[in-house]
Amino acid sequence: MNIRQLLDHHVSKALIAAGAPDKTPAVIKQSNRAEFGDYQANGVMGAAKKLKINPRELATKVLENLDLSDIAEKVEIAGPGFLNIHLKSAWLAEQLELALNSDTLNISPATHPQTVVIDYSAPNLAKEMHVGHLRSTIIGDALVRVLTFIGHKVIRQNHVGDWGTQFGMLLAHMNSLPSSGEALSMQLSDLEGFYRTAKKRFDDEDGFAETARDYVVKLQAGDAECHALWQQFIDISLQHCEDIYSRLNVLLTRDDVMPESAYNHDLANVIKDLDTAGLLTEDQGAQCVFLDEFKGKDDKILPAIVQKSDGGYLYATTDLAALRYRHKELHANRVLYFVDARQSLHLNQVFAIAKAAHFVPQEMQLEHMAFGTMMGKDGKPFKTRDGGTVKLIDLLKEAEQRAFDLVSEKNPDLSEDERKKVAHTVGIGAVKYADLSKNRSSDYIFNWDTMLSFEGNTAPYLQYAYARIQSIFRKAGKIDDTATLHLNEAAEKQLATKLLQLSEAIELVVKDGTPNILCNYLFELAGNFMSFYEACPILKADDEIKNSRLKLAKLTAQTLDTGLGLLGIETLDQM
RNA sequence: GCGCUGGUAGCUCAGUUGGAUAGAGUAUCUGGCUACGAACCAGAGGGUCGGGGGUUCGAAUCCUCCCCAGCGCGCCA
Repeated sequence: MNIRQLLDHHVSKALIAAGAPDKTPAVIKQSNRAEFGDYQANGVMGAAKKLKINPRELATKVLENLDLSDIAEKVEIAGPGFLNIHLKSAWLAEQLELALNSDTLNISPATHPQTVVIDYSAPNLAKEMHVGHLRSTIIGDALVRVLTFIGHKVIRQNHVGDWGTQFGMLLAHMNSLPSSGEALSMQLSDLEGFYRTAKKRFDDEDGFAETARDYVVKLQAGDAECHALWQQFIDISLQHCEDIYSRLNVLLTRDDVMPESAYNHDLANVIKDLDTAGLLTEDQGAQCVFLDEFKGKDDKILPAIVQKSDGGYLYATTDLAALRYRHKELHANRVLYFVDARQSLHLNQVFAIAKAAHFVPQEMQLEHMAFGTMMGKDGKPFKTRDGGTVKLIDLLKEAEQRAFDLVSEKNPDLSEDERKKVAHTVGIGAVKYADLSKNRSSDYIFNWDTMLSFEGNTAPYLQYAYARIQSIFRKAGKIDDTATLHLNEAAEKQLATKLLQLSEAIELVVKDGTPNILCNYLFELAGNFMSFYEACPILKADDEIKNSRLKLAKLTAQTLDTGLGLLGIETLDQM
C-alpha cells in the first residue's frame, strides 16, 4: 500500500471527471504543515491554467467527483486551488494492522519485475581498497537490497580491475622475492606497501621496468608460470576485498566477481562487430567510434578509442564486452553503474555505442549512478599527509574503536564481548549511514569526525530508537495482538502516518538510485517515535491505551529494522 | 575553448514532474533525568537559496547571461 499512489489514483480520476484532459497529473505531495492536512493535491491549478478556467471553480468540481470518505475525514480547498487532504485515524489504524500482519510491512511489490544488473564496488586489485571505494560499495549494495525487496531479480556484478600494465610490475617484484606460499601471503598483507615498493623499483631500478614489461607480455600471451603467479596475487587481493565486504556487511561474494580479464576473449569480436556495424573509423592509427551526439560546439566530434594503434584494447572495449554479456547472458532489462562521476563521458559513450551497434536493445535502461570525488578539508582531492589515500580498513577500525569507547562509557554493565559486538554494529552503521545519507553527485568532503559521529542524523540515532523500543518490550511482557489501535494524540497520528510512508521512500530510491531518501525517511520516523515516546507514556497507561501504544512501538521497530536492513545496517536490542 | 557536476544558515547537507511562511543535523544559547534508556526531548537565535535578467497566479526548482569551484575532453583505467 502506497498512500501517495492511492490518492493520486482517486484525485486523477476526479480531475478527469471534472473536465481535465486525460493523464492530468494530480501532483500529490505530503503536506509540509499540519494545517494543510496530511497530503495535498497541487494538480488542480496546473489543469485550470491549461483549461483557462478559474482554479478554485475547478477545485470545487473535482471535489464533487472525489469520494475519499473511506480514507479522509475531510478534503478542503485552500489558497489558489490546493486540495488539502486530512486522513482519517480509523483508516490509518486499519492500514497499520495490515502492515503489522504482513511479512513485508504491506509494501506493494513492483508491478513489472525486472532483471537488474548492479555494477558496483569494482576495486582495482593492484591496490588495497581505500575510502574512495566506500560510496560505490555502500550505495550499490543498498540498491541491491531495495530492488530485491520489492521483487526485482537483481544480479550483482563486481567488475574488479585485475588486468593491465601495472600487474607486470607487481608480478616482477613478486617473483624476485625469495619467499613464497604463506610467507608471501604475509608480504601481501600490506598490499598498499607492496604496490609502493614495486612502483619505486619500476621508477628507480635499472632494468626493472623492462622486466615488468616482459611480464605483461608473458601474461597476455598466456604463459603458464606467469599466469599462476598472477592468479596467486589476485586470490590474495580478492581475499582483502572479501574481508572488507564481510566487515561492512556488504552482500558481494566471490561469485559476484566478474573481472576485466573475463572479457579478454571477446575484445577482438567487439572490434570486428563494430566494424561490421559500420561504426569503426581509423584515426591516427587507432580504431575509433565517432558519434554525432558527442559533438562539441566547434563541431569537432569526440572520439571513443576502442583499439590503440599498437593493437591493444582499452577499458571502453572491455565495458562494451561487459554490456553485451549483461544483455545476452544475464538478460538484464536495466543496468545501474555505481561509478565515479569523472567517468560520465566515457560511460555515456559506451552506452551510446552499444545501442548504435545493436549490442543491446534500445529499450534497455542504462544508468550511470554518478557520485563525486572525495575532497579534503582544503577542497582539494583528498590525500593523507604523505600523499597517499586512507585505507578503508583503517577507517573501519577507527569507527569501531570510537564506538567501543562510547559504549563502554554509556553502558559499562555490558560484558566486553557484548560491547565489542555493539561497537562493530554501531561503528560500521555510522560509517555507512554517513555516506548513504548524502545525495551529492557533486564532490564531497571527507571528515573523520562527521563520518564517525554518533549524534544527530546518524545510524546510531536510528539504532538507539530501535534499542529503546526493545527495552520497553523487555519490561512490558506479553503484547496483546488483538488490542485495538487508537490514534488520539497528535504524536500518535503523526507517527502512524509516517509508518505508512516507507513505501513512498522506497519508490523514489528505486527510481533514482538515491538511498538518502530512505535515510531521510528513517530519520523522520525515528524522530516521530522519539516525540511520541516523550509525549505518550506507554507502560504507565491504562491497558487499552498501553496495548495500542505497544502496537505502534512494535510496528516502529519492525519498520526501522526493515528500513535499516535495506541500507545494509543492522539493529541491536541493547547498545 | 567545449562539456559534465555543483554553489542553500558559521560548518555539513535535505528540499520528491514549479506550490502556501526554504528545512534538518551540527555549533551557540535556554529549559528538561528519583522518569518506558539524556547516543534523547522541548525551545531560541541564525538565510540577498552565487549574481543579473526572463517565463507566471506562484521560482531554490524552468529559460538565458555572467561569476566561482571540482572534474572530464585520442591511444591509463
